[in-house]
Amino acid sequence: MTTPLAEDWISDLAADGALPSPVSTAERIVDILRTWLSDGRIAPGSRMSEEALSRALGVSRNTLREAFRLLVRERLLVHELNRGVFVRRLTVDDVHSLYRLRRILEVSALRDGLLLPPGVNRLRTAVDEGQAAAGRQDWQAVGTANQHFHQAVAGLLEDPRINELMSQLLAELRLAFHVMHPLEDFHEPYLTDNQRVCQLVEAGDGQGAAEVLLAYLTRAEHQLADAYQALKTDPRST
Amino acid sequence: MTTPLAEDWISDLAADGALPSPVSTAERIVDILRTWLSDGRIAPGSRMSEEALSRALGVSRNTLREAFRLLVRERLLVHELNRGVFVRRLTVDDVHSLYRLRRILEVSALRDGLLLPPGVNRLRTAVDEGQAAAGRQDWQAVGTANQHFHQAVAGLLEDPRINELMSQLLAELRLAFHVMHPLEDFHEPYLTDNQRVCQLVEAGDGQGAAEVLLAYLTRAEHQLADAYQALKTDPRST
DNA sequence: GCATATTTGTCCGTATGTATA
DNA sequence: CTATACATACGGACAAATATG
Repeated sequence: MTTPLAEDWISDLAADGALPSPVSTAERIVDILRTWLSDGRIAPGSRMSEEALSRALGVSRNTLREAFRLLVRERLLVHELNRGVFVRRLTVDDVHSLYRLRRILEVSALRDGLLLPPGVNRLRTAVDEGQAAAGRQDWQAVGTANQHFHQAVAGLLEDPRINELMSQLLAELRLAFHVMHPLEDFHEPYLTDNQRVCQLVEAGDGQGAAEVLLAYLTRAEHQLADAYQALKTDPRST
Repeated sequence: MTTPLAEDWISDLAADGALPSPVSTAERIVDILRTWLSDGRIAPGSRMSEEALSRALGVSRNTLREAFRLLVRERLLVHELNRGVFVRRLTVDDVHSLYRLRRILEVSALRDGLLLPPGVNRLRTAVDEGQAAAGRQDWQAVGTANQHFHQAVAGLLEDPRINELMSQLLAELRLAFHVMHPLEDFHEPYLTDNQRVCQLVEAGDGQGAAEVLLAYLTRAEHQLADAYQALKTDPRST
């Protein structure tokens, strides 16, 4: 508080919604790596070399290893003793498991969550975001909006723990999506389902919305699992 | 496969259910610390001094820090930048959040899980374990059996991810239970509820079991949250 | 199957910054 | 305000395991 301008950048940061909250180097590395994984910039199965990455990121091996441990518990990386860490490679069973948990969480949210302004607005925003992206034929953005939609569904429970669980779950699923980016229009058919679910929620019909979503998720699960299964019998899968 | 006895110790280990799988030092430290926390040997809010613990455990500070990172993501420890790591102290909101997730998972398991031999047997075993412990007036063991019961309920979904989520959730809840060990007979009234749920499951009535369990969990949530709240207004809570 | 190079696992020492008595 | 204790982060070392030719 020595400079008179201190207040200014404090409020600037506060306006961003994020408090100053300096973070550890390991946490910063986690953010970077999580983004890379989220964007599909590192393929599942890739080796995360300590030497190469620590040099590329400009941190010590020790610090990088701490970041690895955090991401291992987030299930984005796997650790093989004396072999190092690798980008997690989802099995078909993993895909089914992730969808099972999604169904449980999202259906519960629609049945038991508060179908009122704070949460319902987030739903509507995500639906509009998806339709706008579809209008621009931006399928990448359609996919992102779709994730926002499902995050918003879980968000109806207004529970930070469940929000985090949901976003972790979606991050894991992205490990499967990127493997199959040949089908970029994968999310497109779900736009109308999202719209329908949102309308039912706005009408206060959580039970009806839950039924639509349940059928929707089951369909998506099989579509993804089948395509994913097909990749495994594909010569390219090392 | 050089020795003719190879098959023997492979099957011996397989009989144990655990493959050889040597683990890293950090993972071993995690196991130790998790046990200590599970047993309530370190009170929530305690400082986990790097210097003291690394010396006590006979590992380097680097290795200990890796173990800390793993436990932070398991939500058993919290990391405060430049202040170190501390045993997580649950808030009353945390307790509500944990019970909300329990209700979602356990109720879903009873409604959608397979009410058949592999899973149902685990349920019955846990119920019997609890009643035997109550017969010996061993309330500690009653509590343990109760956790096994709920783990078995979630286990009806036969999903490893959900099993892990459930056991992590119960580990977190223990952080609250130990704070209130004045009420050692806390779990006792639930023995009959567990029995009732188990009977309904054995009769194939998942819906009925879910309803009993829902009421049960809601009651337990309020009882724990109230007692926990009371502790915060207590002078002892630092 | 073997010898070699590479990489991980783990430890130590230390300089710097931050919090607190 | 100072002093002390502690966490942060780095770099180097070496054994052990693994990958490579």
